[in-house]
Amino acid sequence: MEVIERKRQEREIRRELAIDAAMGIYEEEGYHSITMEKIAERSKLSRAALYLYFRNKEEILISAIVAHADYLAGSLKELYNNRENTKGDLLEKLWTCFQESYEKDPVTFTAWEYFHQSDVVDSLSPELRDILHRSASKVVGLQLKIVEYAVRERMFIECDPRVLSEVVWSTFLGIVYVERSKIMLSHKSHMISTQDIAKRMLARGVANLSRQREGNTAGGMCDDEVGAQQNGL
Amino acid sequence: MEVIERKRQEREIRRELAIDAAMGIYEEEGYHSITMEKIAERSKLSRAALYLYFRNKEEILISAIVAHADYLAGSLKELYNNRENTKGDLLEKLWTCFQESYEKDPVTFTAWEYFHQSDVVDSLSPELRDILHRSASKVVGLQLKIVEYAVRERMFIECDPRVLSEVVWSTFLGIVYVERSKIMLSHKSHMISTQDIAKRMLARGVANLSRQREGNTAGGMCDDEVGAQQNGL
Amino acid sequence: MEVIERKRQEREIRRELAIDAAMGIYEEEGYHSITMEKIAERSKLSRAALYLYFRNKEEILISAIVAHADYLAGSLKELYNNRENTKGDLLEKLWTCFQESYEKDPVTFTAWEYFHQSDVVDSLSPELRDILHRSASKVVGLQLKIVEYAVRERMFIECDPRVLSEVVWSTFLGIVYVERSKIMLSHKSHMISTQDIAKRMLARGVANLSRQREGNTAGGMCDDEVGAQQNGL
Amino acid sequence: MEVIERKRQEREIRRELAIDAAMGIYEEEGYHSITMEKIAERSKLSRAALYLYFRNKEEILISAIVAHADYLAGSLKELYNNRENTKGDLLEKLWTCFQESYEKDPVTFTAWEYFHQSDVVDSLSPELRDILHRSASKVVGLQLKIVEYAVRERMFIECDPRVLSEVVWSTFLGIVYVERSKIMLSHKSHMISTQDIAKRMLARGVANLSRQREGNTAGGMCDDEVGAQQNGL
DNA sequence: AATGAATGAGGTTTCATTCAT
DNA sequence: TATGAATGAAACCTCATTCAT
Repeated sequence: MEVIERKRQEREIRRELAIDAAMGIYEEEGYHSITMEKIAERSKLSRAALYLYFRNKEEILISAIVAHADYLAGSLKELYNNRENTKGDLLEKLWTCFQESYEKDPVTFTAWEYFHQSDVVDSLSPELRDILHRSASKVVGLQLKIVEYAVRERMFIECDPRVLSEVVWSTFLGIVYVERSKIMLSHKSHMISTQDIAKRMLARGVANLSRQREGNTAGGMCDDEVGAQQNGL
Repeated sequence: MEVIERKRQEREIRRELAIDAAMGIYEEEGYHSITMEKIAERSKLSRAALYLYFRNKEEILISAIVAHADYLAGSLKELYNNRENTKGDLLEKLWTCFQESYEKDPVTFTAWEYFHQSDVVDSLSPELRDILHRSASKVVGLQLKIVEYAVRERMFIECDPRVLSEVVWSTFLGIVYVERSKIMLSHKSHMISTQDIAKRMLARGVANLSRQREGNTAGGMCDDEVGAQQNGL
Repeated sequence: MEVIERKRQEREIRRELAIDAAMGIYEEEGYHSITMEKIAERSKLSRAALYLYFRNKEEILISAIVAHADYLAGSLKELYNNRENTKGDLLEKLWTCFQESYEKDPVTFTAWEYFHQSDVVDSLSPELRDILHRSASKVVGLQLKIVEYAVRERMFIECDPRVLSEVVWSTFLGIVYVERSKIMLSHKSHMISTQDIAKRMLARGVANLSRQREGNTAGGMCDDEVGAQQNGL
Repeated sequence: MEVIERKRQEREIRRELAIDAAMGIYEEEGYHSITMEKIAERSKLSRAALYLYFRNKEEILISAIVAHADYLAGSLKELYNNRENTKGDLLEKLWTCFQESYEKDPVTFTAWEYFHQSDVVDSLSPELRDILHRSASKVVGLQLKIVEYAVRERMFIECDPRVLSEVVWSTFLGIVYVERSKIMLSHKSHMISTQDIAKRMLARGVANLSRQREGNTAGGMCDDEVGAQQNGL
């Protein structure tokens, strides 16, 4: 019995070895330089052995990405569970989830972003695509629930939560994207300040001031405007 | 004399034939499915003929992207030149430039985005990389000048224009990106509404309210405007 | 343990298979007809398999050539080590080394000659070029040491050994070259007799007669000998 | 009438333009870098125009080579016609013919050598091959006649003139060959001294000493001379 | 379980030559 | 006569994946 368990663990360790290798190559040489040969070399496994742990080259990458997405999903879940305790700073908290997920493993985060955009998704087996799909849905779903809550509780302005959560997420991804492409083109970068400004923009745009006026001074928006907008959306 | 001119035009036409073919493939099958063979087949040119018009496979793609970027740069330039006449709706106008550039040729726009993120940039010849670099710089530079103007004129909040313009651009790209990845994962999409919300968020975040309060109707959202937008959505 | 050794041997065998195939094609169809496809076909390996044993097409050819050069170097080394025992017939012995190296594998010998003359050398990777360079230097260096010895011992006339050894080597190569071009032009050939005469010419040219006249009968040509030879031809 | 003649001359000029271009490329970039495109560019003719003056790419090269061979043949012819006047220094004169032919246009000389050795000859049309053959035969034939004369007149040792003339020619070619391969391998070269030594070797080897001893001081090497040379080198 | 060996399919690029104008 | 344009044929190389041991 224990033997089986130990074997399973070893297997899991070797899977991660391969995944880490793949991400390392992604970081250093870019997506299309990831070859089974290099993964094998870097993970000190043989090329053939990789096929014992993964059906495909893609499965390796998907595994990394799904793990990363699950981590973010975990944070979001926790945030959602504690939603009652986070008074008005829900956007701040949400953004922090994103940022932490990025900072925990920037390489995999950008790989994730790249992967979704890339045509590799097309060539995925239905099964793998489903895995990817489900993992993405989990993240998106949790974001949505959080935003829905914030809208319902009138922390955020009144508008379609689906769209609103997408805007927040898009903004974060956009910043990470621009950051990365600046690196690609060898610019210097200053992401942190960009993120701060972006968050501030969003905070001012998202905050439901009328409620805040009922005691909370956060947010950037003067009265008239906000009132008008509440109706508008 | 006329003969030469006609030849030059024919040449240009065939270049565009190839570029269109490449973008068509990009749209239908994704970036890494673009092969010279397919471009040739689709553009009804021979594989070898493509090398008469382009030195490289990459040059085809770069050509498409640079042309697209130049189009956007043109719009931005025009906006900047008319900056005096656009009272308070500079963000609106800026965003419209982006949106039009996207809508003019969504495929090339996403190709552009993809290309910058992708590691293909790394494998570019110095010359091509320089072309790409310059074209990107032009766009970014114009954005910056516009935002600088808006900050100077106190239309936008007082903060580093470099960062601010990046936030706006990132937000737009983020939305296009999310849009695209939704398509990839076979969701249905509703980008227009997402864009509108995003724009509104930004408007509220970016607008210099203190100035607006002074009686100026410029800035993102005064009442009238809001009314108009309510119908829009 | 034995398994590894066996594998290594098999690998070596397959390398030679490829090399032989390449040389066979060189013989029958000429240098620029050597293609990976043909090598693969002839050696019953797959085209891709060739890249398991050689990094390049050129590496295959270089391997053949270097091996051949090393063989000649071996003979020269041996001759040099036994230099004390070879009284006066050092030129004879030297020439024999050349001739044996040629006869052992005429095809590779001419390939060697061709390769050095050809511009292919220019397009070689620095690494391969270095290998070639070193192997050529070994042969030239040994020739030089032998000739130096002969000059020092006054077997050969007193002159710059560097130049002298080059003359001998050039003469041999020239004969092989002419031989080959006769074949190319479909003449019949009679190299052996050409070689004999050439050797005799050299012997008379190289021999230090003043020393011979002092009573030493070694060396190529004293007068009597010349008389005998006149009949021989 | 004159028009036709002028046209013919223009044609001839353009042929030489192309030939020179081809040889220039050969010199600077090596044989296999010669492409029709480059020849066209260098000769300021259009690629298609080349086919008006030459049937083939090979014909261009052959033309250069044949012209060069004809020049050598001319020298040899002259030498043969004046054979009576050149007392004992026939070898010297012969060698000078070779050397002049080399020095007149080293590039074409080595191209010639290369060409004969190369497999390109195989792929020649029968007609072109015949042209090449005939031009080579002319040179070889004249060499032979000269050597035959020298042997008959007992200037050279008594041996098969066919072989003897081949030895001389081979030696010269060998030296040029070694010279060239040294350049290829980026050594420094000192061909002139090599040639001198080689010529001297041959002189001593070829000279009919028995005759010389009979009072004739012509020829390469009498004893005194040998003594002198020992110091000189 | 693990791996060295093998390969088929596919991609980019080059170039001599032809053809319509 | 002269040429810009077009192309078929071929060459080299890479890589994900399978298989025998």
